[in-house]
Amino acid sequence: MPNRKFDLKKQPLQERAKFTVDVIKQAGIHILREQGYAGVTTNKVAEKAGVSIGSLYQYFPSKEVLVAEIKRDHFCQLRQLFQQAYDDTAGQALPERAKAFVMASIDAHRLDPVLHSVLNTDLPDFEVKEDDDSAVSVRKWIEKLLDDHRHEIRDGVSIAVAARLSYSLVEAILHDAVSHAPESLEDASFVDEVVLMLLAYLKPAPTG
Amino acid sequence: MPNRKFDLKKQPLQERAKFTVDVIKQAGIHILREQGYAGVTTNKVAEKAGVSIGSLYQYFPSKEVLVAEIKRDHFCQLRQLFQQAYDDTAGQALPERAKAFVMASIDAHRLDPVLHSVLNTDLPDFEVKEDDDSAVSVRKWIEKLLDDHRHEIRDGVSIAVAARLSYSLVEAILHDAVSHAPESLEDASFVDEVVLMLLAYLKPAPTG
Amino acid sequence: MPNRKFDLKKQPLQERAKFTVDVIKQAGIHILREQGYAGVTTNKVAEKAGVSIGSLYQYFPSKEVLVAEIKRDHFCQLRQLFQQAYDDTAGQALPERAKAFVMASIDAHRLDPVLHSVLNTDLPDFEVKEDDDSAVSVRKWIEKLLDDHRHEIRDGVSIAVAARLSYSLVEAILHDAVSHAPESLEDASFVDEVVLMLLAYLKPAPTG
Amino acid sequence: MPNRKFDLKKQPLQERAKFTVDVIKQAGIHILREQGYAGVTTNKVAEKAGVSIGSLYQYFPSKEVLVAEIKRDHFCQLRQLFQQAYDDTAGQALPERAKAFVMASIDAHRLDPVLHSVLNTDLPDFEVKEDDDSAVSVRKWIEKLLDDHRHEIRDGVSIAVAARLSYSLVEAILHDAVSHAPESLEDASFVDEVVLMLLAYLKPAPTG
DNA sequence: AATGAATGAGCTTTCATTCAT
DNA sequence: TATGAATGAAAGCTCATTCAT
Repeated sequence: MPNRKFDLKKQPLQERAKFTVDVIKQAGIHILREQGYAGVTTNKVAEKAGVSIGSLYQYFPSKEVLVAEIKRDHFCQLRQLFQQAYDDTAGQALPERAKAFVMASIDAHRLDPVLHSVLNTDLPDFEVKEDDDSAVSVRKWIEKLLDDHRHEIRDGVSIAVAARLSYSLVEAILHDAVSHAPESLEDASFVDEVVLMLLAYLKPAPTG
Repeated sequence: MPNRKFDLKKQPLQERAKFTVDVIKQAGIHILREQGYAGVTTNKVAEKAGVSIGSLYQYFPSKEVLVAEIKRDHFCQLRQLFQQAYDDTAGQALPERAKAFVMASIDAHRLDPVLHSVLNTDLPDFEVKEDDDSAVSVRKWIEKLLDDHRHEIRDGVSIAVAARLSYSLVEAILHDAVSHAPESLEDASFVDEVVLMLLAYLKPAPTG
Repeated sequence: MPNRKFDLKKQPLQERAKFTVDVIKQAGIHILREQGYAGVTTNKVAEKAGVSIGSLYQYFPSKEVLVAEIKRDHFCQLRQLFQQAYDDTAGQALPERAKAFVMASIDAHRLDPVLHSVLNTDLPDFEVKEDDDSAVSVRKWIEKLLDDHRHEIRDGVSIAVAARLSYSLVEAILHDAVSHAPESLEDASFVDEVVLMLLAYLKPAPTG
Repeated sequence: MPNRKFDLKKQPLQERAKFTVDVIKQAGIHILREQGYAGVTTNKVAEKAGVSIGSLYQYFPSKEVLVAEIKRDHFCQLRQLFQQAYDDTAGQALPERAKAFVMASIDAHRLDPVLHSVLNTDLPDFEVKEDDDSAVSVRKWIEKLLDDHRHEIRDGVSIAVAARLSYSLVEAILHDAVSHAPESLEDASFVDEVVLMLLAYLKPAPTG
């Protein structure tokens, strides 16, 4: 992947090296969760990981790359959830598929809510490289789904915009829910409500 | 409460001091806009403002307070917009009032879109003090409006929650629009679409 | 007094000015007591005194001079106590006079124990100008007294050395007492014990 | 207690690190001697030591800890002198043992007189942590000795108090001697005089 | 005389990064 | 390869002092 902005310094070909890379990422995740991005220092990460600072720099050429890798991994998991939701509901109607997506979003937030929120709100902008932003690939699946149902969506809005807005919408609601009423994520009626809202946006009926 | 941790160190008494405070805030805003919160350093702000670092600390006991003051000022302007929207539409129907609010939000984003987004997404949490968080007073006016129309809103959701979500929702959409399609803010149909969405949330009609 | 290292910038001839000088000194003393020498800053002193920082510098050309003035005043009071003890016991025997001096020392410590200890132990050396060191004039009176009784003191020790050692001795004991058993200052038998000790030094009897 | 506030940040593992720690302490001692505690700044110490400021903070988490370490080292040497004096005179009479202690004190002052006096008089109180204050362990040996001879000491004074006062006494005298007549430390009769004084305190004979 | 706004050298401390071993 | 000692730019902040008003 030559067009990635930051490459890993060295592909960990050996078992030992792969393990080290993993241990370092786990330590980074731990500190991100506990202390946010501002709390991450390479020295702390190396210590927590039980490796020398030199080793960390063997595999991650900078702090930014380390965090970017962690973010990429996380969004890769998210993408899989959405991909799964897409595949699992192939052929079904829009409401069912929308529900599957909302539930995938909720699962995503359950994976590691604190990390998710740190990665989404606590990272300086320069952390996000356009083609690195895995949110993109998450949205790809939403676009695919909306495109499958493009005739059920109201006119005058592009699929790309609708996908982006749908994602923002659900993220905003879930972010809010996680912060202020985390138990609602487990509440079945909450899911239905969000789905309703999403559908209302995608194909609003007259409100009168 | 003159000893609040997040108060100014010293009230500017003379004209010259008021000017200095202002110049410092403007410099802070400038750097926030250009380089985000992480880019703000007291030395850079002082230099940009053309005052000594000592003068900065004469009025702002810490970097955090400076940013908090800037945030307070900004949200104070927002609150006025929302208050105006509330007052101007007193007695009208929910759709009209919702539209007034959405337009107020858009105006808010036009005030200083980049600053707005930095203040909303780039600030560490500790920046937000409970009674200092001016987003609260913005929400107060949304709550007031929703409360006026509480019978037109679907059951099972508290006014407070609905207000928070409405705000998050509109913010998320506008944030997205500002980043990816800033011209849409000027598009009349965009406003209508957002209003539709908001109403769909507040009182969804059967989508069947 | 042209040979004083630091002169007051200006003799306070007017009533108002004298009052200001006093208020500043009192504020300085207060802060010395509460926060030690390290806690003294000219700005804090001026604020505590209720005068502007500019006024402080009108009367005290530097922080060092301010503290030196406070120290001089304090040791001036001490000197008066010792002078009084000398005068009051003129013509009496050594033990009585020694007791008078020890009691004067105790009174000195009672004047302002904390300030005394701060002035004696917490001040950087450069604070002490040879001819400014009012401890000198305190010792002068001890020397005078010992000289009156030079025949009752053992041979082989100069009056100057004996005076200095006597003072160090009593100071060391009292300093220790103030820190670790302040109530002993009020105990009559404590006084007698210190006197005993002092006499034992000045004219030791065979201990066999 | 590996997490004590006043511990070193990191134990030096390699030879090079041990050397660095030492060089830093030596530089700190040098500056303490020349400019007193107020003259100590971490930058000056690092520069004098010829290491980077970062290296200093690698081993000493704060300026305070650095000075505390220097003090600990110094008093450790003192303790050894007193311990030696105690052991060397086991079984002898009080006057001999007292003399041994006074001579140990004199040796202590000869080790590094200026540093000794700076560490004893120029340090802010917060520098002294209860169990860190090595003066305590010096006093322990005096207490041990006095306890061996408790029947030869006058009644009505606890061993602990007597030990503290004896130490203060000898310190005060020597401090004075060092400042005003350093050659007296080499004078045999001076030693005898101090011993006499100490014994006079511990068991005063009637002066009548 | 008095005020207080302004100054800036200098302090303590952090942390991403390098490099000799 | 792995280690960890060393680096030093740069950050936040203090405070004695000056000077325009």
